[in-house]
This record gives sequence, structure tokens and C-alpha cells, in this order.
Amino acid sequence: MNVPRHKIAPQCAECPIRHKAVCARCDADELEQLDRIKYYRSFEAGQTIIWSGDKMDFVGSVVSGVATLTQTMEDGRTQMVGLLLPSDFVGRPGRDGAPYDVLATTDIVMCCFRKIPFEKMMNETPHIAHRLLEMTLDELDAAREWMLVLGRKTAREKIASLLCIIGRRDASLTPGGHGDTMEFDLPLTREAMADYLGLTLETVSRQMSALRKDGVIELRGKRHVIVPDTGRLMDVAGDDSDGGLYG
Amino acid sequence: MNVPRHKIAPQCAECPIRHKAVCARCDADELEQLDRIKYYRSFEAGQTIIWSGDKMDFVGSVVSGVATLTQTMEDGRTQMVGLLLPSDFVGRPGRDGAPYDVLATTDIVMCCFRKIPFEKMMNETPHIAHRLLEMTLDELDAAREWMLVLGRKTAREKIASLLCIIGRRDASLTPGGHGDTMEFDLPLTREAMADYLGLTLETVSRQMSALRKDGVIELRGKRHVIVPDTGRLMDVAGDDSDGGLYG
DNA sequence: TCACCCAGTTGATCTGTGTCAAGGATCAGG
DNA sequence: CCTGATCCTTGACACAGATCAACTGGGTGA
Repeated sequence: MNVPRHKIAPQCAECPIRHKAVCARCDADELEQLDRIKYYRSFEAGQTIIWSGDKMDFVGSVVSGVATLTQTMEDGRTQMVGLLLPSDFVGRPGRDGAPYDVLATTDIVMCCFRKIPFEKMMNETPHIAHRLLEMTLDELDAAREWMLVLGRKTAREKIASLLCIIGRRDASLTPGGHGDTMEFDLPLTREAMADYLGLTLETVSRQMSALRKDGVIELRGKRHVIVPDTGRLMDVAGDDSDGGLYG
Repeated sequence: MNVPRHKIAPQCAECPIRHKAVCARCDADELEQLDRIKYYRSFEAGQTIIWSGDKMDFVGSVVSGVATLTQTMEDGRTQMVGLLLPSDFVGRPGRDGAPYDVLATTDIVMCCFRKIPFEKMMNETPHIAHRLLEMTLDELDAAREWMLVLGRKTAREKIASLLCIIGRRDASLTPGGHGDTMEFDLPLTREAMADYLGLTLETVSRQMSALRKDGVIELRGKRHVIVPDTGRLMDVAGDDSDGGLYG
């Protein structure tokens, strides 16, 4: 489950898709092709990037900021089914409709590729198709790991699991065990955390307070989190896995 | 979300991988190649097919019977993260370890392919890689849909959602709306249903009884289910989608 | 400076589901 | 026929988390 992330090659820093999504080896030809069909889009915090069911004419990846994938029932109950952090890929090659809403939770910049030429390129470049399969398998693992969180963990464990994931992604890419510390800003409101965890925002708030009281985390303001002992947080999360979700 | 299933071409009936997993067009060459690396395995109900973390040296698909993918926490809490019905694919091309336990819930026959030659064939046949990407995207959609069930639905809605999925897969492939009926055998114990739904077996039993009392379902014995009005069951499931999960 | 607003916190109470326990139905083997 | 095993059902009660409601703190604009 612990997929090491590629280091960002200097020439690829601008657009994550180059190394993460598609071009693991930064093949010059492929980069040039990608460059030709690439464009950027910005969204403000709270804006909807795509509505569920809309036709999606692009694929792309997050350059900066955070977005979420959410599903909503008729009566308004919502469940977040994915978290998009920088370098994560969005879009379904070969599919037309978006299966869920994509929402910007912070200001966000995306690097997009028009879908038709991207698919054409994918068909001609087995290398890209391979990389996409691998990414999709990673996402599937993450989704299934999250099913365990949603179905069987307590509120306290859920919060700890979420903090592990965000901390791991945001703070550093080190393994993180007993003794290690983490420090990061939560890119989500309490309500968004609740939607991700299948809880209410009140329960999220209470459990955050409880973890603070127990010394598992420290809070500076409402969003900034300090984890004095990553291993302890992971123990609370009840995770025997190393928390290496989402690659 | 409603992915129509391929009709089974007569020449492909024996081994689902031919049409479903890999060979949408039944290309003769590919079939011959697949035939050479193919073998069958049987398991009895209750048997473990693969343990989480084991090296997995094959991929394959279910010919008959039902299996489940499950994750287990250290303290024994378990969550089922996938249901494998006939024609479903198992295995992660390009990955070595199994990420979860695979358990036979009924007697089951699988059609397997040794992993190395299968991957070699996949690399040489973009067609197969494509089909696998498509299947993985389907599984991802299903997993995310299930996250909504686990995170936000009530016990009653969960049961109804599960019955929809199993009924749809087992009974027929018709759309199923108001007025239509369904009839099928549950391939799962109450405990397995509970593990799939993030509930206890007692709650599953109680809600099954409640649905029976309300006339939403009828039970003949413990496992045989009759749904007099599929549309009504779907209403109880609270699903605006057509329940067309798992293809 | 004040008023307002929003995100978050905390308290009181309610309820759906878990937990524990007893008992029923079905089946296989002796 | 009885016996034990397995799976399922039902009841009584407990509790985690939901719900409803009041309040806090910090930022923004007039």
C-alpha cells in the first residue's frame, strides 16, 4: 500500500501531470505533445469545478490547492468520496459524464488537457495508459481502505485517520513513526471533514477537542495542527497499515 | 453509472475473462494466447482464496460462485470492500501483494491466468490494457458509491441497497423499476451482509424482518428473497441512481 | 468603534444501532 | 429418534453519535 511518490524532476515542477500522472520518465516527445494540449484553470474556494452528471471535456491534475469529490443524496446528505491534493489526477479517460461533484475547498489551480486529444495520445502511448491504470489502482486501494474507516471505525479513530492522511500528504513524505512530529494546515472546514468521515460537524469538533485534551494533537488557531508524535496518532487511528494512502 | 453488460458470446461462455475482462471482441489470436496460460481452481465455501499481503501469482475471474474482498483490523473488526460475482475480475496486474483477504462465501470456480505471462500479454496488447483500465474505473465507481452507503445511509437503507445490488446481478439484467419483481438467493450469511454494510448481524436480521413486515420483501426460508416491487425497494434504498453498480 | 457574520465550540437531550443474552429452525451424523 | 452445530431471530438494555440550541472568537466593513 505504501507507494513512494516520485521526486519532482526540476524540469517538471510546473505541471504535475508531467511526472505524476503520465510521464514517469519525462520523455521529451510526450512532454512536447502534452504541452500542446495543456491549459490552466483557476477556481476560488467554494466554487464547483464540475457538477455530477455534467459532460466532462477535460482531464487534468491539481497544481495547487485542494478539491473534493462528493456525492449527494436527494435529501441533502452528502458523502465525500475523494480528496484531491496537489498532483492528484482528475478525470476519466474513456468516460463522458462526471460521476460526482468536484468542489474547490481552497483556491485552486488545475492543469487541464482537452479530453479528446489526451485520449488519442493515450491510445498511441502505452506508457501513458499504463501509468493511468496504476493510478486508478492506487485510487481504488485508497477508496477501499476508506470503506474500512467509514464502516468500522469510531469517530475518534476516523478523525485520527483523516489527520494521518492529510498530514502525510501535506507535511512531508517521510515514513513517520513513533517520535516523529508533523505540522500542517487543515485544508478542510469541520463540515467538510464531517462529510469525508460520515459524521456531523459537531462530532468532528468534539473529537478534535478530545484529541487536543489528550495531547495527541495541538491546535494553533482552528486549522493549524501539530502532531507531537505521529506514531501515537497512528495508534489512535487503529491503523496497522502505515497510512500510506493516496500514494 | 449504468454500464450495460456485454452479452455472452456463445463461444465465450466457458471462461468469463474472454469477453468480460479482456476480450471484448473475442479476437481469435488473443483467445488462443489466453488459453495457453489458463487454468481452473475450485474452492469450498468458507475457504480463503488469498490472504492479505500474500504474493499473488495469478489474475483471473469468477466462473461460478461468490467471493468477497475483506479487510480486517487488529482487533478483529472486519469490513468487506468488494463482492465478486460470476464474471468479476480478481487481481492487480503490475502489483505483487494482495491488498485484502479474498474469501469464498459459496463453493466457487475461478478461471486463472499466471500473472507474468498475463502481464506480458497485456503489455503487448493495448486492447487488453484498455479493457482493464475500464474495469478498474468501474470498480472505483462502485467503491465510491458504496462509501456513500457506508457513511450516510441508515441500516434500513443499507439493507435495501445491498438487496438491489445482489438482485440486479443475480436475478436479471433488466433495468427494474416500479412494478417489476425480482427473486434471488442471497449468497451471503447475515454476518457477511453485516460486514459488507458496516453493521452487526443482529441489526441486519432485524431490518430484514422489518422489510418483510412492511411488505417490501418476502422471504422463503432464510436466504431466498422475493421483491414484489423493485421500484419500492429502490425507494427504500434512497438511491436516485438506478442501482446499476458493479456493471 | 461597533455590528455583523461565519466557523467553530460546547452543552443537553434523543435515538439508532451495538451489545449481551436467550431461544428457534434446519441439517448432518449417530 | 436424539444430539450437536450452525445460522438466524428476537428481546432488553447501553451507549456513541446525532440533533437542537446557545455561545465564543476572530475577521470585515461601515
